[in-house]
Amino acid sequence: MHRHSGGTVAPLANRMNTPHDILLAKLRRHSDISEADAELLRDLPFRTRQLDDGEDLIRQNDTPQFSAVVLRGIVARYHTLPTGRRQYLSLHIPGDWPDAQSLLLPAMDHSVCALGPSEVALLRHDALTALFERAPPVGFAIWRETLIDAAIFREAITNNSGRATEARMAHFFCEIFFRARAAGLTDGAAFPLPITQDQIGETLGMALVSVNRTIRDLRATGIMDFRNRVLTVSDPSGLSALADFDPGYLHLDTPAP
Amino acid sequence: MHRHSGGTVAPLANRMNTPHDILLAKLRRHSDISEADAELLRDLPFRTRQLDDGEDLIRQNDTPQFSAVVLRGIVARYHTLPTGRRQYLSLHIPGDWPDAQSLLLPAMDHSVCALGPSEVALLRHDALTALFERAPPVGFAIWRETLIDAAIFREAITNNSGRATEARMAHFFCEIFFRARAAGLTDGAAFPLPITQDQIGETLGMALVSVNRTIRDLRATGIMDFRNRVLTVSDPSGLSALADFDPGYLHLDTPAP
DNA sequence: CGGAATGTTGATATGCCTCAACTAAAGTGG
DNA sequence: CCACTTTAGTTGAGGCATATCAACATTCCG
Repeated sequence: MHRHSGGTVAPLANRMNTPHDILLAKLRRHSDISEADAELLRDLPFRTRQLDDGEDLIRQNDTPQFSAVVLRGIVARYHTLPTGRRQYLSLHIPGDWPDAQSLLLPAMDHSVCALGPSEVALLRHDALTALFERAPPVGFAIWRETLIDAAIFREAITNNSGRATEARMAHFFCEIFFRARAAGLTDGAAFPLPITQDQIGETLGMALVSVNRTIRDLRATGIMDFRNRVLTVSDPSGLSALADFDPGYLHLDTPAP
Repeated sequence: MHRHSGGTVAPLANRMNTPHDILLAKLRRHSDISEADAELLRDLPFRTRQLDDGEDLIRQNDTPQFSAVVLRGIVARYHTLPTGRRQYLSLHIPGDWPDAQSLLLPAMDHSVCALGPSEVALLRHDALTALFERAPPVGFAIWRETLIDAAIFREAITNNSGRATEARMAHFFCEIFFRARAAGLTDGAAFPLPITQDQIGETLGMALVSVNRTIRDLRATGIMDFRNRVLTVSDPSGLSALADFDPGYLHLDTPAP
């Protein structure tokens, strides 16, 4: 990922691959974490877990003792409806905490699964709670992270309830593209997104056939494409306009208290 | 509200009308707050604000220095779409914090308005931040409050995207009724809910005419009624069944760490 | 008491879902 | 490695739920 060749940079680059530093980089995009607090965070013990495509990380009603940070791939939160149909609630990319809430809410009200092969780091709740006592700014930063999550949920309500199908799908792709780009995960206009059309339907409240036709329509605009599990946004501002997308709710530019 | 006649209880009953104690009662439904921390919370300075029906408390892009606790009436969060149509995101009853998030996210990504005449208490952010440092459990309790908010948003995604109109509306009424009942705000089967059918449509992503017909259908079941701004749920379990409502996401029974 | 806001019902239009058939790609076993 | 199966994607046809349009009733409020 990095093209540094200087020897002195290598240790830092290695560091960037640890769960702590993936997490820290994310938190520091919106919060001011001192180097002293960062060191405390780096002391957190963790273990990693590999997930196969579709594998559940946590299920509704579980009472986990740890929270996960995404390291690789994508995980999704979802509800299960009585018919067996799923409602996907959110997608999470490396650096995200798909279940930070389980720190304070014992029982899961939804499930979390992998989209494509993924990897997460698991952090014990008791270790996190202890960290918050020693380094309150880290606690506030993670609180802030959960609040941004909530803003994304609010936008999903509006998206699925208030926008016509084309704008709705454009908004979905727009959001994940902007988030991925801000996290440095895009390769130019492309972002690997291992989700099926059926799952997009279960995210946006659309039937599979409508998903297929709406993708076809979006493709025809030349603004974006989604095929072979790769999202390509060749005209981000055009897509934003089509989607009525305003990135404010992502709070990417939140100053740091 | 209380039927106590004993003289010694009177001071406590009076206390229950202060913003602090409305808030404290809410937090203590899910979090363990020591009496010492409660006293610190009671020292928070505040001012109250009366809101007319429909009046905005905060608007999108504002950067408030206060957070509000609802004391009386109902306030709603909403997005404004380019067409001018609103998307209501959540309703908040006395004890709720409709904008706790503004503590950590400077810019509002949505607006908050009153449904019917309402009253809120405004708490300065700097005073709250100082309180969290002196009484971390209060901070965690309010964090937990924002996480329950997020769970309610998730359920709204599922409700508006995955349920047919009758179940969707039943779920909406069911949730607000259970929340109001848990807060001791219902009068038997009745709960005053000053929302118009048009606004219900802007909450559930339905057209006004469909709202009207769906209410008519629900009324015909004998399970519930909504008229003259009063919600009546004569058969809560019947309504839950119709709505596919599982109160778990409200985390009303969350134990206290 | 009059005007505006809200609620109610019927008729019509349409966007999306369902059903169905087929293609393409990916994964599996002989 | 190819035959086979499974999964995912694509397109057409038709029906239905819900949006839209229109008219009127009722309630609220100054």
